[in-house]
Amino acid sequence: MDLLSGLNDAQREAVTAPPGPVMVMAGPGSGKTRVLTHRIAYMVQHLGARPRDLLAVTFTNKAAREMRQRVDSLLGGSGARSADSLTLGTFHAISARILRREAEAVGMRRDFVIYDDDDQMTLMRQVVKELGFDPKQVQPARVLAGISRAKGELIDPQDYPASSYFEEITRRAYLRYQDLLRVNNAFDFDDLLFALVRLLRDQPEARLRYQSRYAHLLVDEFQDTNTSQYALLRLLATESPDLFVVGDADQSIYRWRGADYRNVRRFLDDYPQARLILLEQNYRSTQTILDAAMAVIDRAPARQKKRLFTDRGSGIPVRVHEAYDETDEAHFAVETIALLTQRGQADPRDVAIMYRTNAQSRMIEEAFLQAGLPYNLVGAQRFYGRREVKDVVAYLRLIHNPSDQVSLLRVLNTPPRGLGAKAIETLLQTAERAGLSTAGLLIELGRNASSPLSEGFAARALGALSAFGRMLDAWLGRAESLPVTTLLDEVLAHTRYQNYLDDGTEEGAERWENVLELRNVAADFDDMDLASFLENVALVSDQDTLTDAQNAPTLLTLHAAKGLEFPVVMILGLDEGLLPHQRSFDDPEEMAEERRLFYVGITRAKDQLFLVRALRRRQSGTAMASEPSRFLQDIPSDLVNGEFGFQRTREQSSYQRQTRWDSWSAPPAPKEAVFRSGMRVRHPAFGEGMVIESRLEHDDEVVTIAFQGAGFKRLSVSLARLEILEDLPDDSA
DNA sequence: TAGTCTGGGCTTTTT
DNA sequence: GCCCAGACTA
Repeated sequence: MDLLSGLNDAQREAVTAPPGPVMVMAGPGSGKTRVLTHRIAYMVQHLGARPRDLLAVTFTNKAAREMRQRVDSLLGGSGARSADSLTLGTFHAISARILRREAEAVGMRRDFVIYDDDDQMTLMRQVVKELGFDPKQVQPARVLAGISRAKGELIDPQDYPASSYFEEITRRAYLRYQDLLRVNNAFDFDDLLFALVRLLRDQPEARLRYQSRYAHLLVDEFQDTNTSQYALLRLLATESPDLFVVGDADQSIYRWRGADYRNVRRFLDDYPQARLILLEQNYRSTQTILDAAMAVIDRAPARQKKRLFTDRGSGIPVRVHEAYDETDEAHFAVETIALLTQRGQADPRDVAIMYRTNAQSRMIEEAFLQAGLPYNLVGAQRFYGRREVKDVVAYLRLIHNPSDQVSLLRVLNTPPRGLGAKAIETLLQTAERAGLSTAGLLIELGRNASSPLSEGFAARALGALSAFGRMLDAWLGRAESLPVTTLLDEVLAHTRYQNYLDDGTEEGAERWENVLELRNVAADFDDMDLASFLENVALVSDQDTLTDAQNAPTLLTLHAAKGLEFPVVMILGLDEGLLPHQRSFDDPEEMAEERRLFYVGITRAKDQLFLVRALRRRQSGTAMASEPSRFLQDIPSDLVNGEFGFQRTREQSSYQRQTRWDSWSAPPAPKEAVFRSGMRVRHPAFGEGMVIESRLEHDDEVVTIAFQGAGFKRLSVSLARLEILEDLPDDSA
């Protein structure tokens, strides 16, 4: 039974528990993923379950991928025994897949699209205006927040409680918004769950079908489920369910998204016979780090005390540092990492820098750029939120689902085709009067520009519209038969999209790079269909973008850090107002969540933990003195080694210097010059140039270069990333 | 109609 | 300090 060897008693108990409701309460680093994967393998190998009978839910797509790989290697099987047939994914991804099959049953077409925040905003802005409100008075984001909360609680628009004026507006907006989603054949994130709950709740036949389809249910990060997700589980579970959930109430950090750690309590009430298993031994962190973590979390009100222990030894103290301001803070982080690396105490990729808000990453990125050092940034928004990426995706979504008016309006005049507000308004009105969809009307105009429907359009607009219609018509005819990349290439070619982006600036070139990157992603879907590609694009999360492609530190928010571990963790911004965040000050529940967030951050660290704050911090432009985070006081001083409480001035601060390192370990001093006059070289910023002179100075080689665009520069070879383009033969002089 | 300007708003975390 | 939307101008 080598599947069970290497597991401790509690882990083994969880893995081998007889089918039935089981709740595993797993502290950080206690081998929770290990338990889940082994549980799956155990069921297949020893309890006669087929992988296809299992439904396993994870919190991110990345976690799902990793889990599938690990199960795969545990099973080592093929065919019916392989992990391929396992249903494994996030609640949203699994729901989307099922809804694709059941689209008709929930009143949608199977080519539906999934709207992200941006799309939702576009639609809601339209709704607010339609209802006669000023988007400045009635903020679409606030209305959407209310609707999202309602959907998470499974409240229909008709039942939306309207006890205030704003709620009454929200109720009306909710009704109209749902109509529009339906017309556009689109789901938003919350709808994916709600629609499936409705299906299973209202259609007993479907419920029975899926209950028997998925005989065994497993859920990771259970503490972060919300009402609709829990309802989904209850609906999928039979009278005597095999329901295995793993979670840690102390790591519940998504309350704001409707997650309710009280689902843990609810589970135990709903399944009083449930077996409860505690995993307390930690295999990740030193005892010092665990003690600091427990000191922080023990102050949380109303919580079940847990003990965390390790046999890893106490390790080195937590280091606390107080910087002058946020720039200083960022430089401290970068230089500390460079020093650790040079001393051989850590590899750059071993280090994570964590922070409360995404806005903080900017400073840190700049510090890295100034030092000439690479970093990995976790954040899907960075890529999928980009305008050019969204444009291209919108074209594909429109082709997939011509009813999708949000996408249609996005691309109709992108690149500019001379279509303004007037033409678009006429288009929408004509379509409505003729009882056609907007896309339908465009295609009609494309086929027959002198159609009776063309009256009312300015001649120039009509030309542009019918050209667009023909283009769309052609794509629609071929979409199904083409691989995604081919279709994408056609879209780019027909719209002359590169031409549009390429304005000669560096930014334009970068935007085009992003489009090509999207094409790379699409290439992975060439043997699948457009729907799979679009679904994947819609459901990626920040954490899914984490790559360790380059050997560099990782920058990420504390939320994105959940489920990860790093040998060295630096948490920045430990100031009142940031962590805990200002918005949590007047709500004890939210304050408790900030505390748990800090706890999650601390417990990511295996060996070394740095806690950093700044004396002054800029908030919306103006610098203000800031107070140390209240959480810092909770950490016993005997665990800490640091320089706290110094009142430092900018001059005294040692991390203002803007050293360029350029590589993580300092290169050995050069003994002889590498560059010779006459050599052609390229510099990342200055472009191409020719070496005029080179000589050795202070353990470094200093070259003078005449750049074609930037003139003469004196550069230090160890700092400037110079690339030799052309060496001269020896006899050329 | 398209590009530029300006004023106002805002800043938590994300499937 | 930054970004966006709407206003304004070419």
